[in-house]
Amino acid sequence: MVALVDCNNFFVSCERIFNPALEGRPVVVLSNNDGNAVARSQEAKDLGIKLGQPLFEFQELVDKHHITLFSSNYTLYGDMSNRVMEGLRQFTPHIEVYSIDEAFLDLSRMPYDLQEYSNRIKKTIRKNTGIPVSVGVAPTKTLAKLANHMAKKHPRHKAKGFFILDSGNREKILQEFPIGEIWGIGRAHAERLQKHGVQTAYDFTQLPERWVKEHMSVVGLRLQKELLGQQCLSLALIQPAKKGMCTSRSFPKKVTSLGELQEAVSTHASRCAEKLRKQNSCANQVTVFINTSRFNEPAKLYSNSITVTLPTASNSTLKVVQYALQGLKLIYRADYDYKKAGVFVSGIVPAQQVQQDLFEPAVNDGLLMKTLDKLNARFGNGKVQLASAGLKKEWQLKRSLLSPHYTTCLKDVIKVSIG
DNA sequence: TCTGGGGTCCTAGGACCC
DNA sequence: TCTGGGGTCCTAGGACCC
Repeated sequence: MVALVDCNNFFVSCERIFNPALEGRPVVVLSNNDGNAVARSQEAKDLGIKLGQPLFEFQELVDKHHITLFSSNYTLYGDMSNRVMEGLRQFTPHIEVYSIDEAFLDLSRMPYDLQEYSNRIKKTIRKNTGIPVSVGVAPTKTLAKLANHMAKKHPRHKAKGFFILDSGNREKILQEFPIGEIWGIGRAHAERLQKHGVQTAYDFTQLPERWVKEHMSVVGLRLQKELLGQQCLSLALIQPAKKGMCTSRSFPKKVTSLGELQEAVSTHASRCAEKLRKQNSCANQVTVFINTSRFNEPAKLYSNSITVTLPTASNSTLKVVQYALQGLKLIYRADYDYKKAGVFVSGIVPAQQVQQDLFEPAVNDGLLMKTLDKLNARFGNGKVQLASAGLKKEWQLKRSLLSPHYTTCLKDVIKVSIG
């Protein structure tokens, strides 16, 4: 059996731990640049605020119902996530951290009563971290996702916060489960399936394999088998190395000048190089991309990217920035209002396996980069940077509603006064 | 006026190999 | 009318996830 443990309204729950007065009140966490809703408390969901909805669309509700808003505080959420995952590892080392707020646990060797075990996971995580979680247990990952959905949403089960799906109740649950809610069925497939008369997960399991293969490739076939209780997706117990890494940000205002774009690209490229060093790897390619707002009228749309291949794979900030800026010059067009810039590194190889150039001497700024990383770790991210990353950074994120870094910064630690 | 930031996998088609 | 039989690698685009 597989368990999926998923944090409830994760970002909102993180904020509430350090601000308990928000318990029972509507709370929304916004995306970067305070653009749209990325997490909502149950009370905010009940007011009709949708996931991904832009703030300007529900500002009226905010004023009327005194909804508390937060900018995203990923430093806090990342740290709280680590605490939750560490807590889960106490139950079993066989765990796949699937996203910032959920993990699959392999329970195949667990002799315990699953009801009791799920309940204990839920209670322990809540007690030790303050985060409420839901637990879904089933024979496959896809069914565990479904079981988790039941644990969170189903009127009869959500009070318990866990749900066990097995051969005894599987078919009945599939018959009541809407096709579009299945993990792996997105909007496009849901629409096509509904047109084909498929309304529930059960209907989907009854489709001929030929049809599924033709319209949904092997991905659909796997999904079908998983729903029937046959494991096709294994747990990734070891994190596979990333194939590419991206750093990108939208601008809070329109950016037109090459100078400002260069600052942003230099900043993002530096961050990519840091990420490469952190996992001890190097990249062979650097891609830089810029685009205008996708909501612009067609005449004002522009989006372009370019991939530069490095002579030798590198994780040096100097190199990654240099090639990213070279690329930027080639795709920059004046007369556009840019909304976003980003850098993507790919062709990733372990740092020990970099193929050196036969004729060029190897650049060795490893010590410099190590020093840079140490300084930034000690004095704060971005304390030491390249001049090209700019000092004013007027293009930088808007985060006017940011909560303190309660768990990762000494000056932000909560003060308690007694008496 | 205002709309996020990351990732993965699969397929088809083209270029190329012997 | 008929035009071999295998392969690999790369890319773009589409679908999905959180």
